[in-house]
Amino acid sequence: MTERRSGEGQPERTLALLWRNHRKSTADKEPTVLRGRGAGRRPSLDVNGVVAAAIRLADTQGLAAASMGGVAKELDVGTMTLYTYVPSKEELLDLMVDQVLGERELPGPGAPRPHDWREQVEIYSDQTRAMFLRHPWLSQVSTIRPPVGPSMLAGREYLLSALLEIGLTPRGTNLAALAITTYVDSAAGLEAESELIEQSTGQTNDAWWYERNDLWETYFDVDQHPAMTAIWNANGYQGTTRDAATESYRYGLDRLLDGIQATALES
Amino acid sequence: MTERRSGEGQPERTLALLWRNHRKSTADKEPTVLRGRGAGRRPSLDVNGVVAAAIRLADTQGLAAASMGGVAKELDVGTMTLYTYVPSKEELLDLMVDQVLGERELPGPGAPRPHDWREQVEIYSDQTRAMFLRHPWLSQVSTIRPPVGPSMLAGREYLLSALLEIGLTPRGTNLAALAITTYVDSAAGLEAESELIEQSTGQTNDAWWYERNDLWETYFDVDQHPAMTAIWNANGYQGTTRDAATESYRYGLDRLLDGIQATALES
DNA sequence: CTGATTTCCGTAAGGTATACGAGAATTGCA
DNA sequence: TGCAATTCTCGTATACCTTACGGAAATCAG
Repeated sequence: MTERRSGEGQPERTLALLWRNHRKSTADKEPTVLRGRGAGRRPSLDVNGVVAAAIRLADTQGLAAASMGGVAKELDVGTMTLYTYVPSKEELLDLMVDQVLGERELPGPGAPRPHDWREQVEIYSDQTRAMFLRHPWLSQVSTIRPPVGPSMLAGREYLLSALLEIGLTPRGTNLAALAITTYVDSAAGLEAESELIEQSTGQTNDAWWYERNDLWETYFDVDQHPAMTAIWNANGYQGTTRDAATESYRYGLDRLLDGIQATALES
Repeated sequence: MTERRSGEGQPERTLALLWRNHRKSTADKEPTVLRGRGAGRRPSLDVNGVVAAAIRLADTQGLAAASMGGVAKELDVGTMTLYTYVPSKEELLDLMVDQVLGERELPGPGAPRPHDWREQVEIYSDQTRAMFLRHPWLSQVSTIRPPVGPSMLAGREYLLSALLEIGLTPRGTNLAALAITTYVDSAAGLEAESELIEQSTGQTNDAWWYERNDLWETYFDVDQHPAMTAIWNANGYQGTTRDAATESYRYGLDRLLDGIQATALES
């Protein structure tokens, strides 16, 4: 299931956390409400440390291990201490996600990059896929209302900049970018989830299917499934589940890019 | 987040439940271990009733409401009574999923269907999308290790049968089907999740973005995001979030099918 | 040394799944 | 009729989760 982050209380506070208060260099009328100044007990932690600990736990022991109690224990403080640094579990998740989104090495505006737009998209795909495999718990986090942080914006900017040069309409460029992120994020997420389940259950997907051999012997009716049977008999299901996932990922992405390229050539 | 169903104990029992013991008409050596016969207290419920109640709760009050306690209360029995009918929450989820997968009206083998394979795929897409919108909690359930039930198999059979006729290799047909289900299931799931969040939070996605207006004023640096800025200035983001989702869904599916069609024409 | 300020965190409330075992209901056989 | 075998029912207990509340501890300015 996908972890839901339902209603964040104060958008301003969440934004300030995500951007670590790096406001753009305008007037700066606000006295920069940062911690540390003036009176009061010294903090023993900081936001980055809390986020890093939570990511470490999620990476090594699964997202469930990154509970408030778990993170607190990892940092050797009381559970409630975390709430000094982070308003709630939801915001902590947002911070974790934007943090790992930032691990992708995507050329910024002006930085050198391949000439071919498809190669540029491939960088996005490779980096995103690697990110998911490093942090498989990402596949369990809903991104409908994503963390509106610097790294999430940088990712969208990069993909859009790659698509701009193929000369679609502005709206078309946006649609193409949405289609690509939908496919890449979902397919990479599925791959990551697959490995995650193999590790957390200690059972490969192939072994899982083998355990259900009963299906074919006892329940599967060949007459009701001629297409599956035909493909099976023609060895269409050859190879391991894992290889199929990798191959299918590339296949789908290439076909999607083919289709986008074709609409660009028409105009 | 995505609900995880980690390790089901006995595959045989789960299969028997999913298929409601409708084994294919072979020898039938087993004395058909169905309930109801012989001595013992009469059951007050049945599996279908439990599954139906769980789906009803999830539809109306979210997946979290379909807890064991919640379903039991809905049926006016003690929580532990449910475990007579279903081995665990995991299996109940499997049963819920296969049940709603079966709501899709997909022509079976031999049944009349459109001539054009793309129209056939469109039926799959429309029916699946409608299913997700009727049961948005589906987007929270992981399908890496899906319920191996009749309705899940029927869906895969239908899609494969539609793709068979375009004359790809067996392996290519399988890859194309995987790519399509990945895209359709994910994109439809995202749409459904979007509506689910709008309903459960009582806040439209547009309102959610508006609440984060601070982003553009305080943090967003135009120089770092020239592509986004260009598309914004050219009205590339016009329309509501919801319209964009629907339009993007169609756009991505059409481009993917374009790409698949092109590889078929080559050979 | 005092008062203001900030961090730290124990406790408690209300949620989840499910192992265990006792008790109730029903049938068939002696 | 009595009784054993069988099956369903479900209260209790355990071990987690998030977080509201409020008081104690630490630190600085004056």
